[in-house]
Amino acid sequence: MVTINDIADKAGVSRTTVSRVLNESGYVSEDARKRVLRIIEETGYRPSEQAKSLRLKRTKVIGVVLPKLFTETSSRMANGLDDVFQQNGYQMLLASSNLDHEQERRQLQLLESRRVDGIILTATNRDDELLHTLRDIRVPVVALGQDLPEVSSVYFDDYHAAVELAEHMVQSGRSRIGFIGVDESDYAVGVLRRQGFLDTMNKHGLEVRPEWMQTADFTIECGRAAFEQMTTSTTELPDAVLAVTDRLAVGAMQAAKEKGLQVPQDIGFAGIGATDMSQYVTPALTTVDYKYEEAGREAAAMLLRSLKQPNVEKSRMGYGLLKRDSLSY
Amino acid sequence: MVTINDIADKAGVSRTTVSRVLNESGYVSEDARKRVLRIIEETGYRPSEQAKSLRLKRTKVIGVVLPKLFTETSSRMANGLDDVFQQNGYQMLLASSNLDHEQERRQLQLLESRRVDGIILTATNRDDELLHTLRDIRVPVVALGQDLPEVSSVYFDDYHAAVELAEHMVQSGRSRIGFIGVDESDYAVGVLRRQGFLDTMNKHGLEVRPEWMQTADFTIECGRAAFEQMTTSTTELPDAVLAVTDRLAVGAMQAAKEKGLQVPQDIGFAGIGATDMSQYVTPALTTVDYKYEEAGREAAAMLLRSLKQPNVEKSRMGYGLLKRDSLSY
DNA sequence: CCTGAACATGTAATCGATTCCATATTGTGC
DNA sequence: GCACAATATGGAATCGATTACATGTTCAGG
Repeated sequence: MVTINDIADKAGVSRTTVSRVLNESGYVSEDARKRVLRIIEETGYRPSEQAKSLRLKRTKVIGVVLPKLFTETSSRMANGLDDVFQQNGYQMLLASSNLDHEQERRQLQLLESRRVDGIILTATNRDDELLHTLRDIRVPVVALGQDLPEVSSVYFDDYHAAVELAEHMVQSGRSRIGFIGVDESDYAVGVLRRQGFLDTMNKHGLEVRPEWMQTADFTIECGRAAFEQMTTSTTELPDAVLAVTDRLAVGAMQAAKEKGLQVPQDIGFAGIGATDMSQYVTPALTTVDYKYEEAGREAAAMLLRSLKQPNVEKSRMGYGLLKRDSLSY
Repeated sequence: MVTINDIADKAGVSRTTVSRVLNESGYVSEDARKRVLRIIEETGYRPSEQAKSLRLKRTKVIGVVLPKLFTETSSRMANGLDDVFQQNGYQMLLASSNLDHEQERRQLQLLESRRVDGIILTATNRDDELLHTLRDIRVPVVALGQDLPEVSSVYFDDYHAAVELAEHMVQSGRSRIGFIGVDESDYAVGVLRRQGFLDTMNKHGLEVRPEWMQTADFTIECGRAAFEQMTTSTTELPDAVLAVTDRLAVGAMQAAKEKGLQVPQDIGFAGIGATDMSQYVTPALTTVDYKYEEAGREAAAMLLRSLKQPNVEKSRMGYGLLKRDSLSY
């Protein structure tokens, strides 16, 4: 690989001069500049960001921790991140935690040892261990999708989104509402959304049968399975199901249709996330639009700010309820 | 940030000894090792991969160029890549070209200056300029999704996939078949798939009306628009549409349904890619399963091989036809 | 008691850039 | 013709690691 020294030798100058040409700093004679540029062109020399980073103590790289590399949710947030980072000359180094808490921490440490300038953390939990690791890390971090204490965070209004969605279901005349949630180690999705749902049911004095409360993973298949569970043991079927993600809702709805149920007449469905798919299943899925790209952009901007000036910011993103045919008719 | 020198000082040894402890190489007394480890623990010291890379001339980072950061296709391939890279201690540095050919080349050069150990290129074109840039780059490259001359490539059998799909449509009794393709600068998707379609139509002596050949971008919305185009100017409607991606097919099918057409009775649809969505639209979309994750894993493995031993390999992935309700009944 | 192997540790060069400082040359004003 | 500023260039330290080589100590065997 060609180095600055090779260029210096071939151009008959010192590497100091080559550096000056590269950075357009200090005095360089027109003659020397021309020679240097010509050699650079000829050799296809590219300065090592490696070496530069070591010297300048900044890498222009941002570490991005994602739970399961690419779900549609992660992807959309990543797109938002990239918009802003690219514009500011930063590149993204990926680290996927594969939903493993232990690995999540190891990935953070790995990013630290790579001396990334900052980290975007799409956390799936808020264990003490994670928070502890975060405190030890001497790199600015912005959490995305979860509100982590004492860490800059861009997050969603999960509680109120669930409330509003449940409220809408009740207003549409549903009363026997089932729920498909996820494990509560994921605070945003597992706890807050469930709480919003339960509080709303409570408020309206609606019964929530234990067999109507299901817990699943994030896959479509699990949504289907959860619905089966919900409907085997009992004679009375729910007349609506709120799932905490669109994928779960789609799986459940599919299962219902295969059972011969009419959607939305016999049973209604709603999800959260406004995935692409939600719009094109039949009937179109009622859901909550979370503006993931925007959240990504906001998180990126927030991180860039805290690179200049360390601080802790919080930003809660808005959302929009998308009323579609899976619920009302 | 704590450095190896700080550790050496505090432990009362030279940095050579610290390095020996870290890498478990050479002789270190039990006493010294204990002291060093204790200090490392206390300070939370993390060796700089930065500095290590400079010295060892390897970064353990792979550059990944994606067209539009995250479409489902890219995501699935990226997941496959990550599987293998993570297992081998490599991290992925992202670069998105935003479908801009000029930027695609700049991103490659940027990755080179970061001294990534290798590059996975998800190209969208095979311009001479791109090939030329590729030749100049002194980093092993594996192309993913396109077969680039003189470059190791993992690609799909786009031509035969299109042929088999078109063949299946004809066998299902369709004869007035429309086509929604993309720009031909994308050789795999734009040229090969179209060619497969046209050759098959030709073989069966079926007419292909100009207004039934549409070109679109990669969005669902464009699929819808293309279908509108296809059906406005003419009195006779096609009885089936082959779209080069599932998203285009979904958009077109949606437009047809809104027009009051019965799918698949009045008109059939087929796409390519086996996206999640294809299975859950109604009727389920006939498509070709491209095994993107596997392609990603294969590309990653291929790159790792060529890191050890420079070479040019080619690997064409298989595919599977998924016959679903959008076409036959 | 001497010798050589095994053990223990440190010095200094190196990777590829930037940058402070010193030095040399040229030009300008008086 | 001289002083001083502006211009041009290079030497060497630095960033944080690894590693070849040198040096010193300990211990066993003859």
